[in-house]
Amino acid sequence: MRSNSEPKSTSAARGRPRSLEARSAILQAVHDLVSKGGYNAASIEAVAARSGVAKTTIYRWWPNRASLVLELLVETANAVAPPPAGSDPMRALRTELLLVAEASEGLAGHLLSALLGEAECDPEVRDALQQRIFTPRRHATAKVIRQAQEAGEIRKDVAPLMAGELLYGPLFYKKYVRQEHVTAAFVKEVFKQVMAGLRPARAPRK
Amino acid sequence: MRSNSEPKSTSAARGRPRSLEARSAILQAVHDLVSKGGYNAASIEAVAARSGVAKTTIYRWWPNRASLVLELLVETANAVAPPPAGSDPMRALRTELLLVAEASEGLAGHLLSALLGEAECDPEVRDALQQRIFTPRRHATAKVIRQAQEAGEIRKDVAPLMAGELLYGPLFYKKYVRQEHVTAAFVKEVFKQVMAGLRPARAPRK
Amino acid sequence: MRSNSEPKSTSAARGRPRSLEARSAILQAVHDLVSKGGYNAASIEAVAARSGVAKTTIYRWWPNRASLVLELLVETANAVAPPPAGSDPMRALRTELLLVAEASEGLAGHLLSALLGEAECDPEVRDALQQRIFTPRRHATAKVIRQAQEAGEIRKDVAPLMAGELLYGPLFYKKYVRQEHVTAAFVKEVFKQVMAGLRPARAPRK
Amino acid sequence: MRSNSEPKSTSAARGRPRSLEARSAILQAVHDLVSKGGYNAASIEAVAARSGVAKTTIYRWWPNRASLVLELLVETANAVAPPPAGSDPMRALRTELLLVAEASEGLAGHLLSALLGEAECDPEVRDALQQRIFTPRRHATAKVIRQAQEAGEIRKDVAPLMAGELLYGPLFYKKYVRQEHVTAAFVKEVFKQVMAGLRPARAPRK
DNA sequence: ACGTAAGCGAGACGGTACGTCTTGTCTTTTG
DNA sequence: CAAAAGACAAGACGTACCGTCTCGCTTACGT
Repeated sequence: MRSNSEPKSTSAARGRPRSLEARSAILQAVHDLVSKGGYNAASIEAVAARSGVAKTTIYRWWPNRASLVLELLVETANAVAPPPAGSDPMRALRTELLLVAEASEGLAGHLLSALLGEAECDPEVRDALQQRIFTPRRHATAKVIRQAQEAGEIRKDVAPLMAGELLYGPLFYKKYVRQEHVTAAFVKEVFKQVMAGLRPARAPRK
Repeated sequence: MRSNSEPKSTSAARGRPRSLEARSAILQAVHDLVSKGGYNAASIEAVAARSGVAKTTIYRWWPNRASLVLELLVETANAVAPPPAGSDPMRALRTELLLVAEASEGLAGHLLSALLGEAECDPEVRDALQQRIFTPRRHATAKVIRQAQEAGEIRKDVAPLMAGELLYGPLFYKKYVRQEHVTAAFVKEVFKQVMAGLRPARAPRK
Repeated sequence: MRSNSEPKSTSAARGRPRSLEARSAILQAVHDLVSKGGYNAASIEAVAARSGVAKTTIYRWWPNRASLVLELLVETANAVAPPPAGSDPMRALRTELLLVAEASEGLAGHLLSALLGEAECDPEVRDALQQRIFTPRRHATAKVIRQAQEAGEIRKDVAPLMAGELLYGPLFYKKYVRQEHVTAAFVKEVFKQVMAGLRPARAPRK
Repeated sequence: MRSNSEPKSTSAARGRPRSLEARSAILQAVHDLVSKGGYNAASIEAVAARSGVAKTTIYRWWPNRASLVLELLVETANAVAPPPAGSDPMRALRTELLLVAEASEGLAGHLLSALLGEAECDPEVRDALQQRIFTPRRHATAKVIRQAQEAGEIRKDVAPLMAGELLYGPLFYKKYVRQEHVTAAFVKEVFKQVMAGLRPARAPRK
């Protein structure tokens, strides 16, 4: 799946330059259509019609609908739930979990949900999702978990990535597999129970 | 979404009776097509062609492709991973988790994956999945967890359904959201780590 | 095409006798449906639904829609424009022509129009129309024309059937080919002009 | 009903221009299918298959089967029986009548016959037939009749259009209503008898 | 009176064609 | 050379009827 954001590497692009208005009109149209009528409403045809852009222009830059939606998802996700950061790793983990849950209830949730369907059929979509969404975030999370381990807040005999699975699994399972709504209360309870298992033995906190 | 398996409750069905051969030919065709070419290959048109059944007959009994696939999924799931049972609740939980993981790598996994995509767009599919797949299994699991609590193997301050989320979340997250392969080793590790957190404080590790 | 009206020639029909209510309910339904929505509205399915009769019962007695409509047409035509009769042949011819024109503007016209379309594709329909509608009426007309010839009102060097063509041609051409409305004035003018040509030379009437 | 032949009036059509090969392949396919299997054989589906053109392309240019067949009819009719012309009006009329009769026995006859059935149900078809076939030809004939009246060959107290009805009625009645074959002998006899009535009283038979 | 033969309702079935929709490609002119 | 416009091939969609079939129930005649 192409990444469409990079500027041309060639020195001095010839001919008519790419229209940036077209690009943003397209992404805006995808946004609107998905918001209004779900993923299916955002057919390439409909996107072209709503954005006032020719179908060919869309196909010139994105190979299919999924990569188009993916681009919107990446932008949205980074805006709405940036990777965790901060001096207190446990707090950062909890905040991140809550932010992801919140984002899942919004447009980003819709987009991701829809892409999962496509990914099932199209391995390119699956790989792109992995590389652009899951892998970076999982590693960011693992880094924070490692910090928590250094600080003695999490047992060192759990692989950081595995700890991430335990933390995020229940949230994603409920939201994207069972497709139920996810509340802050649910996420907090998950965090509490998982951390109860990850904290070093004989060192009960609070 | 209709359930198509129950016999008529009325006393003496009038008219020509439903053809059972047609029904099983259809489900078989769905099975074959999904196995060979994925969910998209199982268009109603293709199912009709392969099964030698008229399209109208399919539409008579299933309102859309999703409910057709769902029916196959329910049958497959029950065959391949029946609800947990046995005298040793911990063993039953572990076995069930492994069975579900195994089933996820087979046809049932494909079917469920595909249905998740449809569910995103069609609330009827979502509800049907809940009622026919998730809810029964989650409650069966919760029941076993309650037995484990009675036996003192799991803390009593964790809601059984919540414990189920912790156990199954990582599996489903990896398989159906990230769409990675799931190994027995992964499932065993998840089971071990989650149970470490769920075991009562006084009970030293075995 | 079967004629469905005759009683069985065998002495005493065995089994349940044909339901006369069913027959008339069917014809009535055809009548209503054609009146309301044209020939296409009178699908076998619709006729069955409206008349409360099973499709099989219709197919038991009529091989197809056309023969069903034809039966209604024959009944209607004979009721609405019986063959010409009377002592004054010229008057009888004129009256008959006017009656046929009038009937053409009603249900019978619709039915015939529709059957012409079917006849184009189905030779059985064409033959049935010939035998049950056109041939009897053309010969009845020819007979009257022959009377007029005896009475010296029409030249004897014109074949009676040919004279019939000249008389009825313009009417049918306008009504069933061009599908325009036909007025009494038009018919009268046709009659006048055709008779002007058919009257014996040097014997102007009126 | 659209007329599909005219070029765009605007200066320089945008977008990909209409494929003329597609157009003629379609009409050719209609021709072949109707010739071989009658009007019913020329389903849109079959036309698409035989012409190697997509169904959508057909529907882009013709709203339904009837208008497609009509287009072929117009082309065929003009090729096979052009409007009457010549210095001798009586001769032109006779020739035209014979030509029309001859054309009626060929493909044009089939096409027209079939369209009459559609016209019964669809007023658009009826109007299109009127405007594209009947009206122009009837007026062309009326013009020649007027010439004959000027030349003293036909009485002036008969409206030219009415004279046309008398001439063509018997032919169309026999061919398109009764659906019998029409021979040159029949047409000649009709011409003779009708003209006998239309010739001025003073003009003795030739 | 009773069996048996047909008529009848209901409705499932294998088909065909419909007209619409979307996909992704192509061929033009315009900027 | 990009973009807009829009024609094109392909193919699935869900619907409408077709004409056939298999049921179980009804009606009347023949023993």
